[in-house]
This record gives sequence, structure tokens and C-alpha cells, in this order.
Amino acid sequence: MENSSEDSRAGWQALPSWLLTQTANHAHRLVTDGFSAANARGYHFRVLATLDEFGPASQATLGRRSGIHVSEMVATINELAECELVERAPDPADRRRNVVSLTTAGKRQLRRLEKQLAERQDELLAPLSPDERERFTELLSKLLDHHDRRSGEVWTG
Amino acid sequence: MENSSEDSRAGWQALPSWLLTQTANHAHRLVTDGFSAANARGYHFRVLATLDEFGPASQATLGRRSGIHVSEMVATINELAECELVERAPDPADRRRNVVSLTTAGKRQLRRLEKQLAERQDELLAPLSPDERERFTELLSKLLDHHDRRSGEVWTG
DNA sequence: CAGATATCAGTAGAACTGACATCC
DNA sequence: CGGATGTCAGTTATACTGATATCT
Repeated sequence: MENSSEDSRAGWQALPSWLLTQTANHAHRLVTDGFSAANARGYHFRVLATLDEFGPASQATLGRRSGIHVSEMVATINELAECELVERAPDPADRRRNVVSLTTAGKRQLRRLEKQLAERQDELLAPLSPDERERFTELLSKLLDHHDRRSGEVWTG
Repeated sequence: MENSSEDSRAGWQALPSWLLTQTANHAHRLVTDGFSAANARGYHFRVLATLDEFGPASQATLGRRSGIHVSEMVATINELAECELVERAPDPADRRRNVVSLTTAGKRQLRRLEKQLAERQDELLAPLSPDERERFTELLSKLLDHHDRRSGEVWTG
């Protein structure tokens, strides 16, 4: 009654929070390794993808859209610009700002990273059936929406 | 066809790896806050719970059982010993070792933390029905078992 | 001697804070 | 002036690696 035979984890190792954070660690390692195989980091991908979706923007705007801290953005853009994946030019309309935009090389790199990422998703979900994968992401979305909203409440009312 | 109306997340924010790591961050914050409300950290709980389950042990053994790195164990035991939640005594049978054991105050603290933890699980899974919670932990277990085994393969053959 | 143990120092990545100069 | 922007320096927490002294 206390432990059915298939329940291999005891005590705290069976808690949802433990299962969640440990599995997330594996996921993080998978995608991080995938990115570094393409000489990139997660921040690089997020900036490139955000530029691709919304077009050129200032670093502050990019930070808000991609959820990357402003001070992280500086280093990220430095690295991307050094590889000529983005271009950073002063905004003539507002001299505080830099306008960051995607280069063609940046677009190419983005496609590469997207492909990498898709493969890692598959590796992550390998033991699940298509049906299970569907339900899994649904449940995660539900949880994340809930908690994102809860954190947001404090600041946005 | 590309986006049904209920799919609020675009692009990379809908990827399983993203949903997973972000949700895990929320979970981690929840339990961390819960622990710190009881003047504890995750390591403290894991050591106390491991001592409760397996009995007194050396720091190295404790580390293997709880998955905590040996060098982290030193600081963890220092902190627990300072609050008199565990006792650290030299092992007469092997002078390299310390024998670490639970005190009654440690047991009390463990119960407190277990209660905290249970509440945080509930907060974490709040938007899910009992049925959904069941399936969620099942899917997570399946994933974690898979990836734990895969990482283990490298070292244990 | 190899190997285990406890300890301490240092490292690395992620996410954040604070200070600052510049500009709107 | 208040507020936004970009930059840099520093901090925190987590999880390691490496070195060392001691002991089996």
C-alpha cells in the first residue's frame, strides 16, 4: 500500500519538485551542449530568434522581448557582433540607443541553432510517445502560465 | 493551421525544454523560499532526510546517498552542526571518518521541512487536477529515469 | 604504495544588483 | 529635473575541480 513495485524512487526523490528540477537539469545540459556544438549559448539563440521575429531593436527592447537582463545583453551583443551575426549601429533618432539587427550570417546561424534545438527536443522526449509528448507539454504550459501570471501579478497588478 | 487560438506561446517559448526549465525555476524558487522560511537550504533537508532514512554515516557515504558533492557536504554539515541538528563525531574505527548522526532537534527540523515541502508541492501543482498531477509525475519519472540511466551509463557501464 | 576521507581554495555559468555617464 | 539607455563592476547560489593532509 505504501510503495507499489514500480515506484523506484523513495521519499523526496519522488516529489514533483525534485522530478521537475532534475529533469530540467538534463534538458538544460542537452540544449546547452547542442548550442555549444554550434559555438553558441542560449542567450545567442534567444537574441537571434527575437530579432528574426520582431526585427531590429535597441538593446533594452531586445532585453524585454527575450527576457534577458540588460547587463547580460551587453556581453551577448558583443559576442554576436564579433562573429558578425548581428550589427550594432547607433540610432540616429536617439543617441542613447544602439539599433541591433540580424545579418545574413546571423540568419544562417539561427537556422542552424533551430535545427539543433529541434533535435535536442527529440532527445529530451525520447522515452515518450507522441501522445504523451503532447500531454506533457500541455501540462507544463498550464503550470508555467499559472506561475508566470502569479509572478507577474506583483509587478503589473 | 499554424497556431490554434489557445496556443499563447510563440516560437522557442513553446519548446518543451523551455517550458520545462522555466517551470523548474518556479518550482525551485518555491521550495527554496519554503526552506529559507525555516532557516534551511535544500542541502540541509537532503542530508537530514538521508540520515533519517539510512541512519548515521560518514560524510562521504552521506554524499553518495544524497547526491551531494563531498566538498559541499563539509559546509552543509558545518551549518547543521552549528544549529545542533546533527552531531559530527570522529569514527573510532577509522580515524579518517566523521560519523554524522541526527539529533532530536534535527528530527524535529526534518518534520518541519517535510511539511513545508508538502505545501510547496501543492502550490506548484495548484492548477492541475488530481488526475493531471498523477500523469504529470508519471511522465516526469519516465523522462528522469531515462536520462539518469543515460548519464549513468558512461560511468557505470 | 594505491585508495579513501575530510577540508579548503578556486572555478564556471546563470541571473541578478548597483553605480555611472549619457541622453531624451 | 525624472526617466531611459548602455556599460561595467560586483554579488549570489549552485555545482563543480583541484590540491592537500591524513589515514587504511
